[in-house]
Amino acid sequence: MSMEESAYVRPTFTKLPFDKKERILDVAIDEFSRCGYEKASINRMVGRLGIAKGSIFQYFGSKKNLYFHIFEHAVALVKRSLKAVKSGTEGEDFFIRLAKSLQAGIYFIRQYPRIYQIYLKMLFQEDFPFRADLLKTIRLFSIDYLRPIVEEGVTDGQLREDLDPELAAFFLDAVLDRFLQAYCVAYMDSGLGLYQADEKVIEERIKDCIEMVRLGMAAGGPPTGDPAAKGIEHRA
Amino acid sequence: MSMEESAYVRPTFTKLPFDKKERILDVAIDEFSRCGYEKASINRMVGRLGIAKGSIFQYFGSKKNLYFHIFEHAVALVKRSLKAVKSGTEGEDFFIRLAKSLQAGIYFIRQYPRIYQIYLKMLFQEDFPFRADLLKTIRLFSIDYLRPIVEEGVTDGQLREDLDPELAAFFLDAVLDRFLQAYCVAYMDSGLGLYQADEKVIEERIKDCIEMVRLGMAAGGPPTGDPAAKGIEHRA
DNA sequence: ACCTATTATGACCACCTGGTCATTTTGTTG
DNA sequence: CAACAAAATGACCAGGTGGTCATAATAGGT
Repeated sequence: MSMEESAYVRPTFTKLPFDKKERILDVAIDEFSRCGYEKASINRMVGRLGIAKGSIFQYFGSKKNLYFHIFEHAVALVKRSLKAVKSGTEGEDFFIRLAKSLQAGIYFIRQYPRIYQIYLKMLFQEDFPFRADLLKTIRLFSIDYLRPIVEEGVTDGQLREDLDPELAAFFLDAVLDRFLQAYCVAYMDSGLGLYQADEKVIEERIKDCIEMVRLGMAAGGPPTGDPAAKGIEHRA
Repeated sequence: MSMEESAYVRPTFTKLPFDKKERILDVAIDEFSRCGYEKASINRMVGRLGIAKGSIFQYFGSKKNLYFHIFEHAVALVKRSLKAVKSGTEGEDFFIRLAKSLQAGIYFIRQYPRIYQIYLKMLFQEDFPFRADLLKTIRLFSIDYLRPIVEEGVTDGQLREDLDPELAAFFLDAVLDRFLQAYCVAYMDSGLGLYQADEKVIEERIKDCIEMVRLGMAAGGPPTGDPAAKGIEHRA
């Protein structure tokens, strides 16, 4: 998982001792995750690092390149995580796959909180010109990941066969995304207690949420599942 | 709907001719909606307005006050819109209310696109210190609006009675919010064609989305609704 | 016409930004 | 140690920011 061959780093950086590289990237990621692209300050970075400003430009050439390099790194991490979940749940029930995907999202954020922050910052800061390309990259993940799973679910008969995969993927993306946001943005937690909640709470809420996706909100006995011995009079 | 008695404007501004006030607020809203708070430039505003920079500070005292004033204005608009929809759909079926609420959101964005942009910008720019308060204000709308509607839906028997109102409100907020974002952020449109779609498409998609909320995704005949003469074998 | 109170002005301030580059320091050979 | 190459440095640059304030223009009253 080396980042050496990136197009955005100069050889000078590559040849640096591992610890120093780690430290520099760590500080840079921290800065970008706190401030987004535009407000991130190279001066602040070198201040914290205790190195000269010129060095950063020797390593990366520009602020943009530094950002791109980190983005590249983040993309690799996300890709790996998604691939693991997808192959790790192959053949399982659709809704279980869904729950595990969401859980994997939580794990990822716990492991790389600042990477996720960078993503959030980028979402709605339409300042910098190359934002469009980066977001397109990210959004493809969601589609490429969810749609095939939905289609398998339809094929295997777990989902209603008249389901529009596009719509379903959009719908799921909305719910999952918001769940993750609620977990770490605080203002998105509409009183549900998801914000930085511990394992147990998250697990419970994931179950509830998926159940709502499964059965919907309408009254009337669920078509399948728990023993529900009431309210069958809706079909004469 | 006058904004005169705001705590963030100085009398000098209040006494200005109406047209000039309008123009100033218009340019300021435009700037904030494009750039967010931090990157918005007073210099650029006065440049476009053709007035001296000092005037802005004479009118509002500071950039923060100008922003607050506009925020206050936006809040009033949203409040009015929500109140109208809520009272205008009183007593109607839950899912129809939901559809109309979403439609109202689309209308609002069409009417005040820049106000919505300001909201989006604020969501994930945790730069400025007073952001927390503003977001709390906004998020209360969603809860205060959706939860009572859900509770009425349960009371009236349109929603399953074991529904957790908190969770349901969260769930709905997620879907509705994302729908609106997809309508005007482009990257949020996961291939659904919602981005800046016209009346017809939006209407259709709203219907589809609400239907998914209503019945869920699981296979098995819908508990109520269309004549579905197949797949009843799930209950022995 | 004159005085006064209000409003408009833009040069100016301190501070910050990403980026440059001549110079110095360090590392590596012979 | 000398000689050369590679890397680190930080003063410096042009351009931007929010904010200030002495001064100029204007309006209203008598």
